[in-house]
Amino acid sequence: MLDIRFIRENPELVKEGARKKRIPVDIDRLLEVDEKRRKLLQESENLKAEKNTASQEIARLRGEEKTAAIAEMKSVAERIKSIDSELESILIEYNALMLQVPNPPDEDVPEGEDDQDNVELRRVGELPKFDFEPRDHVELGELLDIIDIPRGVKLAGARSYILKNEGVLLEYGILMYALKKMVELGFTPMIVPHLVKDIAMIGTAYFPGGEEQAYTCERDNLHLIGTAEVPVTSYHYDEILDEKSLPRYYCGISSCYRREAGTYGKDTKGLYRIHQFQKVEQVIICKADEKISAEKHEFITRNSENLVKDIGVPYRVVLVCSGDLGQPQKRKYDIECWMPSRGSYGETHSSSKFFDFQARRLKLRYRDSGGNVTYCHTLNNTFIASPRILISILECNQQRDGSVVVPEILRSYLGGIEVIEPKK
RNA sequence: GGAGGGCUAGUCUAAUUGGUAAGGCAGCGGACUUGAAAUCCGCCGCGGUUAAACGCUUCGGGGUUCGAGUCCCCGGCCCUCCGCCA
Repeated sequence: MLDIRFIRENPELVKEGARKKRIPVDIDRLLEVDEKRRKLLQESENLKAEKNTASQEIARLRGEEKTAAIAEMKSVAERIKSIDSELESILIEYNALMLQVPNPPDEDVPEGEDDQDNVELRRVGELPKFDFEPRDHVELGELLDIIDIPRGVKLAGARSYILKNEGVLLEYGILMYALKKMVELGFTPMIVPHLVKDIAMIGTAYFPGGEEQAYTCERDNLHLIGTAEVPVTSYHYDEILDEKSLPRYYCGISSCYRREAGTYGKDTKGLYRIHQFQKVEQVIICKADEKISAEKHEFITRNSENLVKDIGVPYRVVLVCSGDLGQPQKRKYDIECWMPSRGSYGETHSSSKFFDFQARRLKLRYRDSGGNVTYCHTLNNTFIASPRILISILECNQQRDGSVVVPEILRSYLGGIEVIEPKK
């Protein structure tokens, strides 16, 4: 959410940002509604002021004077009621519009339609060369008996899978290694609720708009998280932090659940696009300082790059173009790891900078040394997401016989083995 | 699921049986001091304003009333006990 004052003072800039992001929103209507809102609010508050002083007075009055004053206040109370109900309906529209207004992207974000227009910033690592016909991760998974997709589908439908044997150890190994690194980097690890209330979904800007992508438990009015970003960023919902305690480095580990509605026929093979996966997510809450935000954005991006380097798969970093940005982000980098079966880099990480966009929705503030209350800035980035990263690991490290060399850093989690061998 | 108790600002704790949230502690700023402690003064829920004014705030939402922390209804959460349970 943006500051309404900012929108009022920079309507063209806000409209331009929405245009760049290809997000339709009626700013003129919003300004109109805002004006009505302020007018009604003022009327209402004036009458309430009148009511409050009169009420004090009434307590002191006696007899006829009292009766008269009460009668007069009765009509004031009715006017307040009618103005407030008008205000209420205006607020419904106002709030709905406010939640739609996108965060204008950074100046230097390239303009574009979709991920085709993302700009590559750097490539790291050498692509593997095979002197045999490489297998994809689905084949490898079967051969090694570490991935069972048919039975996952049998139990839970399309986009479901089962990890087995070294597949499980590999996934937990990566997650554990990632957690260990997070702690070393000063992040506070957190295990968070997977089911959250509306406020967390709205606060992190997944709602409104993303309802189709989330699993919802209607009976309990709770939603399964698509990422630990949601509960971790919402951790300090409606709190005022001490400036001295910033920045806060948090990392959440959780399963992630996504309906993947509207993606039928896309990435149907294998573990690339699935309903449930696990992730370690970095979240930073910092002061409202654009420079600090930018630094932290580079920081969390670099952290993930270093982890990918440790794992040893080639990757590239792209600057996401305006049309591929979501509503809340100022700027986003995707890290994409090499996936031989796709013949391309596939997105494994998403590093986002929001400024105070989420913080406003979450009422996440801090008090500075002068006593001023200000909305924080938030950022987040995937640290590692599995099993998607397994696609790269398995496919890049495969050998002629279908065996897969385990990245060195993960071997201790697999009982020290160096190679996962075909089972039969 | 059943029974009972509770929820007031960071925290603790009050509020004429309906009259518009009083205080203590912690914290922040200042004075005094060589420094600190003690003491004294100010600030110390949110919004709003250049600053005021003013509005809002007693778990949330309704209602009664000129006026609700207080009375009524619906819901939430916490604690204790019982039952069930990994």
